[in-house]
Amino acid sequence: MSILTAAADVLRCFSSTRHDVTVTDLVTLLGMPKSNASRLLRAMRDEGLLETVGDSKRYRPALLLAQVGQLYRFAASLIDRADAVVGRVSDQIGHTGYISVRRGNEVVAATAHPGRHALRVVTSIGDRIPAFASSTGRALLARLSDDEVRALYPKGFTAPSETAPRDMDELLARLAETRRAGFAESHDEAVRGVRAISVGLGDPTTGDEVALCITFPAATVEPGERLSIIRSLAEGAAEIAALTQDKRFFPLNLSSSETAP
Amino acid sequence: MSILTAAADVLRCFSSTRHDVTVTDLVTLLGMPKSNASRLLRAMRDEGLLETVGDSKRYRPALLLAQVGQLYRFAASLIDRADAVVGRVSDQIGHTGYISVRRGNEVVAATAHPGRHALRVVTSIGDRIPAFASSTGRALLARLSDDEVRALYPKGFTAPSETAPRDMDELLARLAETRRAGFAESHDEAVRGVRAISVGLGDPTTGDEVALCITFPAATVEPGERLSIIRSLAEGAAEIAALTQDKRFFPLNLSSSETAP
DNA sequence: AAAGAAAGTTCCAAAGAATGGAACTTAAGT
DNA sequence: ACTTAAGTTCCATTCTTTGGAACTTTCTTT
Repeated sequence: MSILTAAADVLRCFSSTRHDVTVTDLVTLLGMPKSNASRLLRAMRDEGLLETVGDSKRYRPALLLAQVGQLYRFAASLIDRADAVVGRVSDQIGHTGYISVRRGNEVVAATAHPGRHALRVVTSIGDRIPAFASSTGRALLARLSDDEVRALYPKGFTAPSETAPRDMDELLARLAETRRAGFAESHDEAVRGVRAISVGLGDPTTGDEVALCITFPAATVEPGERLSIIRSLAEGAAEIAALTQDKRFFPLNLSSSETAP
Repeated sequence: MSILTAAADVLRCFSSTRHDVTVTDLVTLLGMPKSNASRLLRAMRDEGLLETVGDSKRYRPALLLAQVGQLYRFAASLIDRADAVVGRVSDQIGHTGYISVRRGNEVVAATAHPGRHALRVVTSIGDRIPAFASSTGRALLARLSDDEVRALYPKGFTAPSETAPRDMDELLARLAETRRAGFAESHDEAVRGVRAISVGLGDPTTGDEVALCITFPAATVEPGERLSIIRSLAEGAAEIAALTQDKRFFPLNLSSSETAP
């Protein structure tokens, strides 16, 4: 096992709730010997990957990582463009918006725009949630064929909530509906009382795929506002899809039942 | 030499003009053998530090780095980062540096780096001084619109010294000059015989705004040294501004009269 | 379509870094 | 001042890393 593995594991220890780590954190989180943890953190600091907080024994990511991370957004310019759309919509309506990407059968938030409302959904960047049980995940899975989706779940899955798909057949039916309508929706799935609207999008030249999502408390959003969210998201996504010549993009297609749910 | 060094070097290869790298890029940029470059890139991809662009041979930073980089924002406050810059400049030239924030129409020093010279300016953290009559204050006021500045002084103000602005018109003119040049300067304002150079900076995500300041005895600093102070401060501030995507940052713009005062 | 060039990958033994237990030092709490 | 927790350094063993060369793939040219 290379030291790179250990270094990457250290980076994965950081999260929205853990902005810095200590030697003992690594010992407990990664189960590595103290000696290794101590040397690894120092080595990573010496290389400019981490920096010490003040003159304490706490380590946090260094500027280099912030700079390189920033570049990711330009390198994967699809994320940057999608983020701009979500940011605009989020600003407009005041609800939280974010961009997610799929990693296997999980989705991860890449960027987030916190809403302005007192009651708003708080997303944590980097958290992995099951793809089949989220609107962002289904927006991305809908871009795959049914066979590819089945291949992602060789052993099936178990629904984490009432409103999530309970088996493969139900998932495929909801993906078909997502393709038809041009957007995915969730309700009480990951979090009770929360709705989310997502649209999937890709760039064939780079192979990148992202989901644009707006999420809001179900109780406070009128049907009309929900529709305008769907329209704004779909419209922004369609513009980018036209730009990237995304052939697997599903345009908005509101049925009469959608417009009056 | 650990493989971490090589990995960090790879990360340093990325820049605003180089969003992805190939094996040969590393060979030319870092002078490493092809074999190493090939294996290193693959190892970094396997660890989730890099990802391949589509299915090409190009590597770019991966999501993990973007996430960890985002955390840097929260982990290191704007004050931390600004303080690091001022500390560096202060160490370099030996003059006193500090960071100030604005509270209404006053500014307060948040951190200080005492100079090394026998004749040096001593700042006291926590002291409140009028914003209009200091370089730090004007660096921060310059980030506001003229109307916002007027609103801060509904009853006008009286200049505490000869060289401070005497009325609102004079203040606004000096703020305009600050915006044009990218830095604010004071001379004999709060303290006789003391000059100060300040640059304003903000983080739109958090709303924080700080001024970076270097202050020194007017008599002992040559024009060339003053210029290098200005350049160092502005350069450090610009790096942070790029990271926070501060849209109200005013970049350095030295006129011919500035370079030879 | 075939040859040539460029870019990338794999192989190998030598060289050198990483490992983890234990002893040691430093910091923190009582 | 004592006790405990946290972090660092040391060491021989083990296993990764190294870089040249041969090999394969991919792109360019005629």
